[in-house]
Amino acid sequence: MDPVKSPDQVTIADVARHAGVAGSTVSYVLSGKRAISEVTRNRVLASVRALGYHPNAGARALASRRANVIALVLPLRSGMQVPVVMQFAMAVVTSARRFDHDVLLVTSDEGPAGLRRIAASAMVDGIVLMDVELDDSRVPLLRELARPSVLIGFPADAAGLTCVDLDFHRAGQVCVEHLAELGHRQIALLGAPAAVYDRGTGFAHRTRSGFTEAAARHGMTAVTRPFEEGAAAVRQGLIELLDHHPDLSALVVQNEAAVGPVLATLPTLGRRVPQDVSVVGICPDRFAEQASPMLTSVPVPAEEVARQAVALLMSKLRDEPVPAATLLGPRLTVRDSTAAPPAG
Amino acid sequence: MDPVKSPDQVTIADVARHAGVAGSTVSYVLSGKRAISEVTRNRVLASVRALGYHPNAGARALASRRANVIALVLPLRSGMQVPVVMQFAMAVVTSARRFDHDVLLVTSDEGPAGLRRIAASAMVDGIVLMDVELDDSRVPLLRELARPSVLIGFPADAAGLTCVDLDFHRAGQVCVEHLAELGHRQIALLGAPAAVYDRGTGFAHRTRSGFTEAAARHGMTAVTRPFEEGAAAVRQGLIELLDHHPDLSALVVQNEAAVGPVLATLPTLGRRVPQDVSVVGICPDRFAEQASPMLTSVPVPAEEVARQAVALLMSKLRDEPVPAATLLGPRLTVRDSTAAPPAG
DNA sequence: GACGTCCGTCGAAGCGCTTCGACTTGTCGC
DNA sequence: GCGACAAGTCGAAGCGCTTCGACGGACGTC
Repeated sequence: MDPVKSPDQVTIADVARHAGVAGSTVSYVLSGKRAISEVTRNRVLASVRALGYHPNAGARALASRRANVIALVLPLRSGMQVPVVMQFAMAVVTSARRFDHDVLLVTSDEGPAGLRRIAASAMVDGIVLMDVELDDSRVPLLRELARPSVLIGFPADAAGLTCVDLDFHRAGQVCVEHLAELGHRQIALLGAPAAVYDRGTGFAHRTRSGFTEAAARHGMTAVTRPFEEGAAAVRQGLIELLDHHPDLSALVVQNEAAVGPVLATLPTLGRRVPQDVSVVGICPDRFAEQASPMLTSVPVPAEEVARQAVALLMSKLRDEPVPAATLLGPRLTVRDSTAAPPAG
Repeated sequence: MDPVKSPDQVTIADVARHAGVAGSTVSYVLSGKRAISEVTRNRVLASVRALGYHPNAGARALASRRANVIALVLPLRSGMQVPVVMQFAMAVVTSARRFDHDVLLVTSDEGPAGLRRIAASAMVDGIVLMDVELDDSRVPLLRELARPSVLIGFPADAAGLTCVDLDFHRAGQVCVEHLAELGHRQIALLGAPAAVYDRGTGFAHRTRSGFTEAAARHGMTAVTRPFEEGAAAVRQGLIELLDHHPDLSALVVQNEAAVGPVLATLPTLGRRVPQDVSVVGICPDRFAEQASPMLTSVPVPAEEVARQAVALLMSKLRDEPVPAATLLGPRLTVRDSTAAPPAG
């Protein structure tokens, strides 16, 4: 047991000396890029442990031209969807670690310049972009960036990009189909806040189109409207909606923040759930399970999406071909908030 | 306009050549660590822009022994508090960028080994640790790590550490004082889920102690109990609580997820807010404003806490002395959910 | 007018790692 | 028993940057 050379950091040279081999040999043991004899490998690994060696990330990045870091770009405007975004972020980190990568958290508030900086400085090998809008200013940049990237969500023009997302169009359909089977004929979609549609956020538009199309196919009467967040706004919206469409027997809610208020308000308007009106949510399972009654829902499988995104990015980093679009099939979980429409 | 040398990356040598100076001069222009004449500086900066130069992060880190990156360590168990955690994270990123630092997102699921790896590999210069528990296994590690760190939250033994947080003890007091002024005598604290107390999470315990102490000081009758999340659980909890303590005229709710259900449930139990019972929330302003009625609340100033944490860390990186504890004063915003108790 | 003093700039030496020949053995085929 | 070849290891050359000491010239001083 020598006293450690530098108090600051154990280098590969220290390990080499301790194990009685060349520095390059240590490197090859650690990377596995050349054959090393069993005995040497073990000796080296023992020294690594004995000295508590961790390769210097900067030096490694410089020499190998790989930082082993990916960027996760989040929207700064964190308005809605916060828990889902969080779930994504955590899952991206966990997935990346499985591939021995770390995650640099980047917000969009620096704008394209921020992305450019991160990419050009070789801080990261690849980029995962969240909360993509239909017409996203960061997207053209991505194409010219010369670093592989994966988008969570679909922009209007996805040519040349790799995108992953829940199939929201299908999700809209699935909700309608479930209600159709139960016998509902008059349904409504309570969507995201108007601002989200205006912003051209893909999932909101795609859910609506799936919803509308499936309703038409089943000969149902369907209305859709944006819904603001907040208990008071939800109550007001519901009153107006039921006033204009008193025969509605089912609602699809795509707005996490509105789920609770909707369920709380309906009974006060004389509509029991599910006897008088059925409710389907497009929201995380946690919300659905905590609601009362427990909500029939289509969750956004954040973890699965994140895992896929990271896996795709890793493939691209290895120059393997990947599919341009990955759409995850929605699963609808039936709980206590949906039933057949009232007899009348 | 030369054609760019390497398609891959513009180096400092390219800039130097383009500007007709030495590489070191470019470096000094960019870092400002030595005097450079106005004319040279401008020529260099022009070349930097013309070539679109961005320093290679790895090389810079290697040579300067500063990565210009800080680690943000989040709990993996993201159970409650998700929006607040998210707010913290975003604010940490934004604040760090002001100091020209980036943020590496780390989860606790690798355990101490993960922290050790990050620190030893010199990937980050410092660490911000969130969601600290009273007896946190990562804390002892932090002391031996030789990288500066700042905690958001307080462990039981904070010796030798730098901690920032809302003064939850005071927050509990402030809520009580507001209710005392209105004339309430019988109050209750609806706390975090039992698991959070069991885990020894500091803010929950400290709020409770502040609440209890202030109530005693004002001669009020005070009960406290953990509250689970979920609409049904809240309803059940409220029913039991009001059953045992029918004279309660005010509630303090420290559980974001319970705020909505509490407000929705009380009227169904024949208690109007605020005429029959007042409610104070300890929750983000967004929740309070979206509630109906709008909630008198003490927000957790996530952005301010994050900003402080980053600023403290930057001071430590510059070897400046910093206070061991930074407690932010709570502000109570009066809205529509509190009033004098009913006359009877 | 000779001498210290700055100011502004340069060249070179690393930072700790990966990677590319090249070299030394041992092994096999015939 | 000799060439061919593979397996295992080493040394050295960078990767792109920062930083230190040195150096030339402009300036002020006595």
